Amino acid sequence: MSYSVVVVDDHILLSQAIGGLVDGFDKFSVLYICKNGQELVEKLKNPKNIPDIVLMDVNMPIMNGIEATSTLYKEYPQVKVLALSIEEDENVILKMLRAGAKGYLMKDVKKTELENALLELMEKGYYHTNTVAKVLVDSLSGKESSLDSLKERELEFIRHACTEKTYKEIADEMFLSPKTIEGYRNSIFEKLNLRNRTGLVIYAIKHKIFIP
Amino acid sequence: MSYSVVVVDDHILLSQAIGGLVDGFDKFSVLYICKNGQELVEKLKNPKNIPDIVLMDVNMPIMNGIEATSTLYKEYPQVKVLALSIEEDENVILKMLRAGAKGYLMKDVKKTELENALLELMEKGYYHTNTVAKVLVDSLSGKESSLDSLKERELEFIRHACTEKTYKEIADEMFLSPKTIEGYRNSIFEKLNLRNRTGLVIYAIKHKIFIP
DNA sequence: GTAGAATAAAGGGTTTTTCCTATTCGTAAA
DNA sequence: TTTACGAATAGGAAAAACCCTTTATTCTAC
Repeated sequence: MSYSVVVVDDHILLSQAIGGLVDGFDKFSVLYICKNGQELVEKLKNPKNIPDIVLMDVNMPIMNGIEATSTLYKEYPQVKVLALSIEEDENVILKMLRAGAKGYLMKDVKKTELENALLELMEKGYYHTNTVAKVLVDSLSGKESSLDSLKERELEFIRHACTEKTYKEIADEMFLSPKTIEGYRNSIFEKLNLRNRTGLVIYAIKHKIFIP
Repeated sequence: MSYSVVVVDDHILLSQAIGGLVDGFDKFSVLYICKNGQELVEKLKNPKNIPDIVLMDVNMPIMNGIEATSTLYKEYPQVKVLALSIEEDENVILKMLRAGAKGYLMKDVKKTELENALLELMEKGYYHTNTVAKVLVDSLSGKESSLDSLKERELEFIRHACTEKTYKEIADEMFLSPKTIEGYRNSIFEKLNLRNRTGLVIYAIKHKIFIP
Protein backbone atom coordinates (compact mmCIF):
# COMPACT_ATOMS: atom_id res chain seq x y z
CA MET A 1 0.00 0.00 0.00
CA SER A 2 1.36 3.41 -0.92
CA TYR A 3 0.42 6.98 -0.01
CA SER A 4 -1.68 8.85 -2.52
CA VAL A 5 -0.50 12.16 -3.94
CA VAL A 6 -2.32 14.83 -5.94
CA VAL A 7 -0.36 17.31 -8.05
CA VAL A 8 -1.81 20.79 -8.58
CA ASP A 9 0.03 22.96 -11.09
CA ASP A 10 -1.08 24.99 -14.08
CA HIS A 11 1.95 24.02 -16.14
CA ILE A 12 0.65 20.74 -17.43
CA LEU A 13 3.98 19.45 -18.59
CA LEU A 14 5.46 20.07 -15.18
CA SER A 15 2.61 18.54 -13.27
CA GLN A 16 2.72 15.47 -15.44
CA ALA A 17 6.47 15.26 -15.12
CA ILE A 18 6.36 15.66 -11.35
CA GLY A 19 3.60 13.11 -11.28
CA GLY A 20 5.93 10.77 -13.14
CA LEU A 21 8.63 11.29 -10.55
CA VAL A 22 6.25 10.65 -7.68
CA ASP A 23 4.97 7.47 -9.30
CA GLY A 24 8.55 6.33 -9.44
CA PHE A 25 8.93 6.59 -5.67
CA ASP A 26 8.46 3.41 -3.65
CA LYS A 27 5.83 4.50 -1.21
CA PHE A 28 3.92 7.06 -3.25
CA SER A 29 1.58 7.07 -6.20
CA VAL A 30 -0.29 9.80 -8.04
CA LEU A 31 -4.05 9.82 -7.61
CA TYR A 32 -4.71 12.56 -10.17
CA ILE A 33 -3.51 15.93 -11.44
CA CYS A 34 -5.24 19.34 -11.37
CA LYS A 35 -4.61 22.56 -13.25
CA ASN A 36 -5.70 24.93 -10.46
CA GLY A 37 -7.22 25.21 -7.01
CA GLN A 38 -10.76 25.34 -8.31
CA GLU A 39 -10.39 22.03 -10.06
CA LEU A 40 -8.97 20.49 -6.90
CA VAL A 41 -11.85 21.71 -4.75
CA GLU A 42 -14.30 20.22 -7.24
CA LYS A 43 -12.51 16.91 -7.28
CA LEU A 44 -12.40 16.59 -3.50
CA LYS A 45 -16.18 16.57 -3.28
CA ASN A 46 -15.94 12.87 -4.05
CA PRO A 47 -14.48 11.14 -0.94
CA LYS A 48 -12.58 8.71 -3.16
CA ASN A 49 -10.54 11.66 -4.39
CA ILE A 50 -9.12 12.68 -1.02
CA PRO A 51 -5.35 12.07 -1.06
CA ASP A 52 -2.75 11.86 1.69
CA ILE A 53 -0.66 14.62 0.19
CA VAL A 54 -1.26 17.56 -2.16
CA LEU A 55 1.74 18.92 -4.05
CA MET A 56 0.60 22.48 -4.58
CA ASP A 57 2.00 25.12 -6.90
CA VAL A 58 1.67 28.64 -5.52
CA ASN A 59 1.19 30.68 -8.67
CA MET A 60 -1.84 29.51 -10.52
CA PRO A 61 -4.65 31.18 -12.41
CA ILE A 62 -8.27 31.08 -11.19
CA MET A 63 -7.58 29.87 -7.66
CA ASN A 64 -4.02 30.23 -6.48
CA GLY A 65 -2.12 27.99 -4.09
CA ILE A 66 -2.73 30.14 -1.05
CA GLU A 67 -6.50 30.23 -1.42
CA ALA A 68 -6.63 26.56 -2.34
CA THR A 69 -4.51 25.54 0.66
CA SER A 70 -6.63 27.65 2.94
CA THR A 71 -9.86 26.07 1.71
CA LEU A 72 -8.34 22.61 1.87
CA TYR A 73 -7.11 23.12 5.42
CA LYS A 74 -10.56 24.12 6.61
CA GLU A 75 -12.43 21.26 5.00
CA TYR A 76 -9.90 18.45 4.99
CA PRO A 77 -7.28 19.15 7.67
CA GLN A 78 -5.93 15.61 7.46
CA VAL A 79 -4.63 16.26 3.93
CA LYS A 80 -1.02 17.41 4.00
CA VAL A 81 -0.17 20.21 1.61
CA LEU A 82 3.40 20.50 0.36
CA ALA A 83 3.91 23.80 -1.44
CA LEU A 84 6.10 23.67 -4.51
CA SER A 85 7.17 26.95 -6.00
CA ILE A 86 9.82 29.01 -7.71
CA GLU A 87 8.67 31.86 -5.48
CA GLU A 88 11.19 32.81 -2.81
CA ASP A 89 9.35 35.83 -1.54
CA GLU A 90 9.15 35.81 2.25
CA ASN A 91 5.58 36.97 2.35
CA VAL A 92 4.40 34.34 -0.07
CA ILE A 93 6.10 31.59 1.92
CA LEU A 94 4.56 32.89 5.14
CA LYS A 95 1.12 33.19 3.62
CA MET A 96 1.34 29.65 2.36
CA LEU A 97 2.38 28.31 5.76
CA ARG A 98 -0.29 30.34 7.53
CA ALA A 99 -2.83 28.93 5.11
CA GLY A 100 -1.90 25.52 6.45
CA ALA A 101 0.84 24.14 4.20
CA LYS A 102 2.94 21.52 5.96
CA GLY A 103 6.03 22.24 3.93
CA TYR A 104 7.48 24.52 1.27
CA LEU A 105 9.87 23.33 -1.42
CA MET A 106 11.63 25.43 -4.02
CA LYS A 107 11.16 24.00 -7.51
CA ASP A 108 14.89 23.60 -7.93
CA VAL A 109 15.18 20.71 -5.47
CA LYS A 110 16.57 17.36 -6.55
CA LYS A 111 14.42 14.31 -7.10
CA THR A 112 15.80 12.66 -3.97
CA GLU A 113 14.93 15.69 -1.88
CA LEU A 114 11.36 15.57 -3.08
CA GLU A 115 11.13 11.90 -2.08
CA ASN A 116 12.72 12.67 1.25
CA ALA A 117 10.30 15.53 1.82
CA LEU A 118 7.32 13.31 1.07
CA LEU A 119 8.57 10.60 3.43
CA GLU A 120 9.22 13.06 6.23
CA LEU A 121 5.87 14.67 5.65
CA MET A 122 4.11 11.38 6.27
CA GLU A 123 6.31 10.45 9.24
CA LYS A 124 6.66 13.71 11.11
CA GLY A 125 3.75 15.61 9.66
CA TYR A 126 5.87 18.41 8.28
CA TYR A 127 8.98 19.16 6.21
CA HIS A 128 10.92 22.40 6.11
CA THR A 129 14.12 23.38 4.33
CA ASN A 130 16.66 25.72 5.84
CA THR A 131 15.41 28.63 3.74
CA VAL A 132 11.90 28.23 5.06
CA ALA A 133 13.11 27.74 8.64
CA LYS A 134 14.98 31.02 8.39
CA VAL A 135 11.94 32.85 7.09
CA LEU A 136 9.91 31.47 9.96
CA VAL A 137 12.42 32.54 12.58
CA ASP A 138 12.64 36.01 11.06
CA SER A 139 8.90 36.37 11.06
CA LEU A 140 8.62 35.30 14.70
CA SER A 141 11.20 37.81 15.82
CA GLY A 142 8.65 40.59 16.04
CA LYS A 143 8.39 42.88 13.01
CA GLU A 144 5.11 42.25 11.29
CA SER A 145 5.63 42.55 7.61
CA SER A 146 5.33 46.16 6.56
CA LEU A 147 3.34 44.82 3.65
CA ASP A 148 0.58 43.61 5.96
CA SER A 149 0.20 47.08 7.42
CA LEU A 150 -1.07 48.38 4.07
CA LYS A 151 -4.81 48.91 3.99
CA GLU A 152 -7.08 48.00 1.12
CA ARG A 153 -7.50 51.57 -0.11
CA GLU A 154 -3.73 52.06 -0.01
CA LEU A 155 -3.18 48.92 -2.07
CA GLU A 156 -5.70 50.24 -4.56
CA PHE A 157 -3.75 53.48 -4.77
CA ILE A 158 -0.49 51.61 -5.25
CA ARG A 159 -1.90 49.71 -8.19
CA HIS A 160 -2.89 53.02 -9.76
CA ALA A 161 0.56 54.41 -9.04
CA CYS A 162 2.01 51.57 -11.12
CA THR A 163 0.67 53.19 -14.28
CA GLU A 164 1.47 56.32 -16.23
CA LYS A 165 -1.33 58.23 -14.52
CA THR A 166 -0.51 61.41 -12.61
CA TYR A 167 -1.61 61.70 -9.00
CA LYS A 168 -4.32 64.08 -10.14
CA GLU A 169 -5.71 61.42 -12.46
CA ILE A 170 -5.47 58.78 -9.76
CA ALA A 171 -7.38 61.06 -7.40
CA ASP A 172 -10.16 61.42 -9.98
CA GLU A 173 -10.43 57.67 -10.47
CA MET A 174 -10.54 57.00 -6.75
CA PHE A 175 -13.00 59.85 -6.12
CA LEU A 176 -10.63 61.54 -3.68
CA SER A 177 -8.94 64.91 -3.56
CA PRO A 178 -5.40 65.10 -4.97
CA LYS A 179 -4.33 66.17 -1.51
CA THR A 180 -5.67 62.96 -0.02
CA ILE A 181 -3.75 60.98 -2.60
CA GLU A 182 -0.63 62.87 -1.54
CA GLY A 183 -1.38 61.86 2.02
CA TYR A 184 -1.67 58.21 1.03
CA ARG A 185 1.58 58.44 -0.86
CA ASN A 186 3.43 60.10 2.00
CA SER A 187 2.31 57.59 4.60
CA ILE A 188 3.17 54.69 2.30
CA PHE A 189 6.59 56.18 1.59
CA GLU A 190 7.21 56.36 5.31
CA LYS A 191 5.88 52.90 6.10
CA LEU A 192 7.87 51.23 3.36
CA ASN A 193 10.86 53.50 3.59
CA LEU A 194 10.72 54.78 0.05
CA ARG A 195 11.97 57.98 -1.56
CA ASN A 196 9.76 58.31 -4.60
CA ARG A 197 7.22 56.76 -6.92
CA THR A 198 9.80 54.71 -8.78
CA GLY A 199 10.70 52.98 -5.53
CA LEU A 200 7.04 52.33 -4.89
CA VAL A 201 6.54 50.73 -8.29
CA ILE A 202 9.50 48.42 -7.79
CA TYR A 203 8.27 47.53 -4.31
CA ALA A 204 4.77 46.81 -5.57
CA ILE A 205 6.05 44.52 -8.29
CA LYS A 206 8.47 42.72 -5.98
CA HIS A 207 5.69 42.04 -3.53
CA LYS A 208 3.09 41.15 -6.13
CA ILE A 209 0.82 44.05 -5.26
CA PHE A 210 0.98 44.91 -8.93
CA ILE A 211 1.74 42.32 -11.59
CA PRO A 212 3.03 43.87 -14.83
CA MET B 1 17.90 2.61 -31.45
CA SER B 2 16.41 5.80 -30.01
CA TYR B 3 17.21 9.48 -30.37
CA SER B 4 19.28 11.04 -27.60
CA VAL B 5 17.99 14.07 -25.71
CA VAL B 6 19.75 16.44 -23.33
CA VAL B 7 17.72 18.51 -20.86
CA VAL B 8 19.06 21.93 -19.82
CA ASP B 9 17.16 23.63 -16.98
CA ASP B 10 18.24 25.23 -13.73
CA HIS B 11 15.24 23.88 -11.83
CA ILE B 12 16.67 20.51 -11.04
CA LEU B 13 13.37 18.94 -10.09
CA LEU B 14 11.87 20.01 -13.39
CA SER B 15 14.75 18.87 -15.49
CA GLN B 16 14.75 15.48 -13.81
CA ALA B 17 11.01 15.23 -14.16
CA ILE B 18 11.09 16.19 -17.83
CA GLY B 19 13.94 13.75 -18.28
CA GLY B 20 11.69 11.08 -16.81
CA LEU B 21 8.96 11.89 -19.29
CA VAL B 22 11.33 11.77 -22.23
CA ASP B 23 12.74 8.44 -21.10
CA GLY B 24 9.18 7.17 -21.12
CA PHE B 25 8.78 7.97 -24.82
CA ASP B 26 9.31 5.14 -27.29
CA LYS B 27 11.90 6.67 -29.55
CA PHE B 28 13.75 8.96 -27.16
CA SER B 29 16.10 8.62 -24.24
CA VAL B 30 17.89 11.10 -22.02
CA LEU B 31 21.64 11.34 -22.43
CA TYR B 32 22.23 13.66 -19.48
CA ILE B 33 20.93 16.75 -17.70
CA CYS B 34 22.56 20.19 -17.28
CA LYS B 35 21.83 23.07 -14.93
CA ASN B 36 22.81 25.86 -17.33
CA GLY B 37 24.29 26.70 -20.70
CA GLN B 38 27.86 26.76 -19.43
CA GLU B 39 27.59 23.20 -18.17
CA LEU B 40 26.21 22.10 -21.54
CA VAL B 41 29.03 23.75 -23.50
CA GLU B 42 31.56 21.97 -21.28
CA LYS B 43 29.87 18.63 -21.73
CA LEU B 44 29.73 18.91 -25.51
CA LYS B 45 33.51 19.02 -25.75
CA ASN B 46 33.39 15.25 -25.54
CA PRO B 47 31.97 13.99 -28.86
CA LYS B 48 30.18 11.18 -27.02
CA ASN B 49 28.04 13.83 -25.37
CA ILE B 50 26.56 15.30 -28.54
CA PRO B 51 22.84 14.55 -28.59
CA ASP B 52 20.22 14.68 -31.32
CA ILE B 53 18.04 17.11 -29.41
CA VAL B 54 18.54 19.68 -26.66
CA LEU B 55 15.51 20.66 -24.57
CA MET B 56 16.54 24.11 -23.50
CA ASP B 57 15.07 26.32 -20.80
CA VAL B 58 15.28 30.03 -21.64
CA ASN B 59 15.72 31.58 -18.20
CA MET B 60 18.82 30.23 -16.59
CA PRO B 61 21.57 31.72 -14.46
CA ILE B 62 25.20 31.89 -15.68
CA MET B 63 24.51 31.21 -19.37
CA ASN B 64 20.91 31.64 -20.46
CA GLY B 65 19.09 29.72 -23.15
CA ILE B 66 19.58 32.33 -25.84
CA GLU B 67 23.36 32.49 -25.49
CA ALA B 68 23.60 28.74 -25.13
CA THR B 69 21.51 28.11 -28.24
CA SER B 70 23.53 30.61 -30.18
CA THR B 71 26.83 28.97 -29.21
CA LEU B 72 25.42 25.54 -29.89
CA TYR B 73 24.16 26.54 -33.31
CA LYS B 74 27.57 27.81 -34.35
CA GLU B 75 29.54 24.81 -33.21
CA TYR B 76 27.11 21.95 -33.61
CA PRO B 77 24.45 22.96 -36.15
CA GLN B 78 23.23 19.38 -36.47
CA VAL B 79 21.93 19.44 -32.88
CA LYS B 80 18.27 20.46 -32.76
CA VAL B 81 17.36 22.85 -29.97
CA LEU B 82 13.78 22.83 -28.68
CA ALA B 83 13.17 25.78 -26.38
CA LEU B 84 11.00 25.11 -23.37
CA SER B 85 9.86 28.09 -21.39
CA ILE B 86 7.16 29.77 -19.36
CA GLU B 87 8.17 32.96 -21.15
CA GLU B 88 5.61 34.22 -23.62
CA ASP B 89 7.34 37.49 -24.40
CA GLU B 90 7.50 38.03 -28.14
CA ASN B 91 11.02 39.31 -28.08
CA VAL B 92 12.31 36.38 -26.11
CA ILE B 93 10.69 33.93 -28.49
CA LEU B 94 12.14 35.76 -31.47
CA LYS B 95 15.60 35.93 -29.96
CA MET B 96 15.51 32.22 -29.25
CA LEU B 97 14.47 31.41 -32.81
CA ARG B 98 17.07 33.77 -34.27
CA ALA B 99 19.67 32.08 -32.09
CA GLY B 100 18.85 28.89 -33.96
CA ALA B 101 16.17 27.09 -31.94
CA LYS B 102 14.14 24.68 -34.07
CA GLY B 103 11.06 25.01 -31.91
CA TYR B 104 9.56 26.80 -28.95
CA LEU B 105 7.23 25.12 -26.47
CA MET B 106 5.45 26.74 -23.58
CA LYS B 107 5.96 24.81 -20.37
CA ASP B 108 2.25 24.23 -20.02
CA VAL B 109 2.06 21.74 -22.90
CA LYS B 110 0.81 18.24 -22.34
CA LYS B 111 3.05 15.20 -22.24
CA THR B 112 1.71 13.99 -25.58
CA GLU B 113 2.44 17.33 -27.20
CA LEU B 114 6.03 17.13 -26.05
CA GLU B 115 6.39 13.67 -27.59
CA ASN B 116 4.74 14.89 -30.74
CA ALA B 117 7.06 17.88 -30.87
CA LEU B 118 10.12 15.67 -30.49
CA LEU B 119 8.96 13.32 -33.22
CA GLU B 120 8.17 16.14 -35.62
CA LEU B 121 11.48 17.76 -34.80
CA MET B 122 13.37 14.66 -35.91
CA GLU B 123 11.18 14.12 -38.97
CA LYS B 124 10.70 17.61 -40.33
CA GLY B 125 13.54 19.37 -38.59
CA TYR B 126 11.32 21.88 -36.82
CA TYR B 127 8.21 22.19 -34.66
CA HIS B 128 6.16 25.30 -34.04
CA THR B 129 2.95 25.89 -32.15
CA ASN B 130 0.31 28.35 -33.27
CA THR B 131 1.47 30.92 -30.74
CA VAL B 132 4.98 30.86 -32.11
CA ALA B 133 3.76 30.91 -35.69
CA LYS B 134 1.76 34.04 -34.93
CA VAL B 135 4.74 35.75 -33.36
CA LEU B 136 6.80 34.93 -36.43
CA VAL B 137 4.23 36.34 -38.82
CA ASP B 138 3.89 39.50 -36.75
CA SER B 139 7.63 39.98 -36.71
CA LEU B 140 7.92 39.55 -40.45
CA SER B 141 5.26 42.16 -41.14
CA GLY B 142 7.71 45.01 -40.84
CA LYS B 143 7.99 46.79 -37.52
CA GLU B 144 11.29 45.94 -35.91
CA SER B 145 10.78 45.71 -32.21
CA SER B 146 11.14 49.10 -30.61
CA LEU B 147 13.09 47.27 -27.92
CA ASP B 148 15.85 46.44 -30.37
CA SER B 149 16.30 50.07 -31.28
CA LEU B 150 17.56 50.84 -27.77
CA LYS B 151 21.31 51.32 -27.59
CA GLU B 152 23.55 49.92 -24.89
CA ARG B 153 24.00 53.23 -23.13
CA GLU B 154 20.26 53.77 -23.15
CA LEU B 155 19.65 50.38 -21.60
CA GLU B 156 22.17 51.26 -18.91
CA PHE B 157 20.26 54.45 -18.22
CA ILE B 158 16.97 52.57 -18.06
CA ARG B 159 18.35 50.23 -15.44
CA HIS B 160 19.39 53.25 -13.37
CA ALA B 161 15.95 54.77 -13.89
CA CYS B 162 14.46 51.67 -12.27
CA THR B 163 15.82 52.74 -8.90
CA GLU B 164 15.03 55.54 -6.47
CA LYS B 165 17.84 57.67 -7.88
CA THR B 166 17.07 61.12 -9.27
CA TYR B 167 18.21 61.93 -12.80
CA LYS B 168 20.93 64.08 -11.30
CA GLU B 169 22.27 61.08 -9.39
CA ILE B 170 22.03 58.88 -12.46
CA ALA B 171 23.98 61.48 -14.42
CA ASP B 172 26.75 61.40 -11.81
CA GLU B 173 26.97 57.63 -11.92
CA MET B 174 27.09 57.54 -15.70
CA PHE B 175 29.57 60.43 -15.87
CA LEU B 176 27.24 62.49 -18.01
CA SER B 177 25.58 65.86 -17.65
CA PRO B 178 22.04 65.86 -16.21
CA LYS B 179 21.00 67.45 -19.47
CA THR B 180 22.33 64.51 -21.44
CA ILE B 181 20.37 62.17 -19.22
CA GLU B 182 17.31 64.23 -19.99
CA GLY B 183 18.07 63.80 -23.65
CA TYR B 184 18.29 60.01 -23.23
CA ARG B 185 15.03 59.96 -21.33
CA ASN B 186 13.19 62.09 -23.89
CA SER B 187 14.29 60.02 -26.84
CA ILE B 188 13.38 56.82 -25.02
CA PHE B 189 9.97 58.21 -24.10
CA GLU B 190 9.36 58.98 -27.73
CA LYS B 191 10.67 55.68 -29.06
CA LEU B 192 8.63 53.60 -26.62
CA ASN B 193 5.66 55.94 -26.53
CA LEU B 194 5.80 56.64 -22.81
CA ARG B 195 4.53 59.56 -20.74
CA ASN B 196 6.75 59.41 -17.68
CA ARG B 197 9.27 57.51 -15.62
CA THR B 198 6.71 55.18 -14.09
CA GLY B 199 5.79 53.98 -17.56
CA LEU B 200 9.45 53.43 -18.32
CA VAL B 201 9.93 51.32 -15.19
CA ILE B 202 6.95 49.12 -16.04
CA TYR B 203 8.17 48.78 -19.63
CA ALA B 204 11.66 47.84 -18.48
CA ILE B 205 10.35 45.17 -16.16
CA LYS B 206 7.92 43.77 -18.73
CA HIS B 207 10.70 43.46 -21.26
CA LYS B 208 13.27 42.13 -18.84
CA ILE B 209 15.57 45.10 -19.25
CA PHE B 210 15.43 45.40 -15.49
CA ILE B 211 14.66 42.43 -13.26
CA PRO B 212 13.37 43.46 -9.82
C1' DG C 1 -19.42 61.93 26.73
C1' DT C 2 -14.86 62.51 25.39
C1' DA C 3 -9.98 61.50 24.16
C1' DG C 4 -7.80 59.48 20.51
C1' DA C 5 -7.23 57.02 16.34
C1' DA C 6 -8.11 56.94 11.46
C1' DT C 7 -9.62 59.13 7.17
C1' DA C 8 -10.04 62.95 4.05
C1' DA C 9 -8.35 67.29 2.72
C1' DA C 10 -5.93 72.01 2.36
C1' DG C 11 -2.14 75.56 2.24
C1' DG C 12 2.16 76.62 0.75
C1' DG C 13 6.92 75.81 -0.40
C1' DT C 14 10.94 73.12 -2.61
C1' DT C 15 12.73 69.86 -5.77
C1' DT C 16 12.35 66.94 -9.63
C1' DT C 17 10.48 65.83 -13.82
C1' DT C 18 8.91 66.82 -18.18
C1' DC C 19 9.09 69.35 -22.54
C1' DC C 20 10.88 72.47 -26.19
C1' DT C 21 14.35 74.53 -28.67
C1' DA C 22 19.07 75.22 -29.86
C1' DT C 23 24.34 74.63 -29.97
C1' DT C 24 28.70 72.17 -30.26
C1' DC C 25 31.70 68.58 -31.91
C1' DG C 26 33.27 64.63 -34.09
C1' DT C 27 32.55 61.22 -37.68
C1' DA C 28 30.85 59.45 -41.90
C1' DA C 29 28.96 59.86 -46.42
C1' DA C 30 28.16 62.50 -50.91
C1' DT D 1 34.85 69.79 -48.87
C1' DT D 2 30.48 70.33 -47.82
C1' DT D 3 26.60 68.00 -45.81
C1' DA D 4 24.52 65.28 -42.65
C1' DC D 5 24.03 62.89 -38.49
C1' DG D 6 24.30 61.36 -33.93
C1' DA D 7 25.86 62.15 -29.21
C1' DA D 8 26.41 65.37 -25.58
C1' DT D 9 24.93 69.60 -23.73
C1' DA D 10 22.34 74.03 -22.25
C1' DG D 11 18.59 77.46 -21.09
C1' DG D 12 14.17 78.25 -19.82
C1' DA D 13 9.65 77.23 -18.29
C1' DA D 14 5.65 74.69 -16.90
C1' DA D 15 3.86 70.64 -14.71
C1' DA D 16 4.19 67.16 -11.50
C1' DA D 17 6.09 65.21 -7.53
C1' DC D 18 7.59 65.74 -3.02
C1' DC D 19 7.42 67.48 1.90
C1' DC D 20 5.69 69.60 6.07
C1' DT D 21 2.08 71.36 8.90
C1' DT D 22 -2.66 71.85 10.10
C1' DT D 23 -7.69 71.06 10.18
C1' DA D 24 -12.38 69.01 9.94
C1' DT D 25 -14.99 64.65 10.48
C1' DT D 26 -16.07 60.23 11.79
C1' DC D 27 -15.67 56.20 14.38
C1' DT D 28 -14.27 53.79 18.26
C1' DA D 29 -12.86 52.76 22.90
C1' DC D 30 -12.70 53.83 27.71
